[in-house]
Amino acid sequence: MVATTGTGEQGTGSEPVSLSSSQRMLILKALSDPRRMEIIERLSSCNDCGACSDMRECLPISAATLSHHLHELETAGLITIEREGKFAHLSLRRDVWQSFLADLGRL
Amino acid sequence: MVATTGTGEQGTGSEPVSLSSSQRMLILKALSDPRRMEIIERLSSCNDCGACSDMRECLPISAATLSHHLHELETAGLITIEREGKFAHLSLRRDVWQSFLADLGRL
DNA sequence: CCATCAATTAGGCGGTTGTCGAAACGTCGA
DNA sequence: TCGACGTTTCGACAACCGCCTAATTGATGG
Repeated sequence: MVATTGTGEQGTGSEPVSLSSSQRMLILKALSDPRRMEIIERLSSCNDCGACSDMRECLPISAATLSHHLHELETAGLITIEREGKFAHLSLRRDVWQSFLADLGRL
Repeated sequence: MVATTGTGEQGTGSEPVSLSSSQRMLILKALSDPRRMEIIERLSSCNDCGACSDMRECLPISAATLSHHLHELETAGLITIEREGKFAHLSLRRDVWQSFLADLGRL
C-alpha cells in the first residue's frame, strides 16, 4: 500500500516515511470528501478510540458507505484497520500524515 | 471569497489568514485533481511567471479545461488571477497556502 | 474596420464517485 | 447449533466532474 519506514512496523509511528507523488495524490483525493476528512479529524483527536460503530454514531451514513470510506482511507495509507473478531479498530497513521504535510510544505 | 488578512491586501502575502472549515474543504477538493495540483506546484516554484498560455504549454489540456481548473483554484482562494488586457496573470496566494497547511498540521 | 489572438462560457458526453438496500461473511454468546 | 451483531461485498442509481468542441467576449494591431 504505502511505504513503511523500512526499519520495522510501529503502528502509529511518527518518523518520516517517503511518499510517492501518486500516493500523495491518493491522500489528497481521500481527504477531498467531507465525511472522510471528518473521520481523520476524529481519529486524530482521540488516539485509539476508533471502532467502526463509534464512527457510525457520529456520521449520518450507512454501514456500507462508512466501510467504503474507510477502505479508501486505508488504501491511501492514512489509516490502519486492525480486525479483531467482530470489530475493526481504526488508527491514524501519524507518520504518513506528517510526511504528507511535510511534502506539501516543501512546495 | 476567502478571508483576507484584514490589515490590508498584499497579493501573495505570507501572514496568516484564517480559513473556515468550508474553505478548507474547498481547497482540499481543488487539490484533489492532478492537473490542479500541478498548476499549484508550478506557480509555487516560479514566483510570478504565470500566464494562462504558459500553463497550456505544459499541461495537455484544452484552453477551456484549463480555464475551468483555474476558476476552481481561484474560488478555493488558492490563486489570484489578474486580468490585464488579453492576458491573465496567475499567482499563488502563499498566505492562504500557509494557513491551509497550518490548519492541517493542527489536527 | 476587420482579422487575430487570449481567455471564458455554453452545452454535452462519458467516466467516476457517494450513496443506499440487500445479501453475505465471520464472530460471539446463549 | 443457532441467532444476533459488526463489518464487508454486491449491484444499482443519481449526482458530480473532467474533458472536449464550438461559440462568445474583449483586447490588439494592421
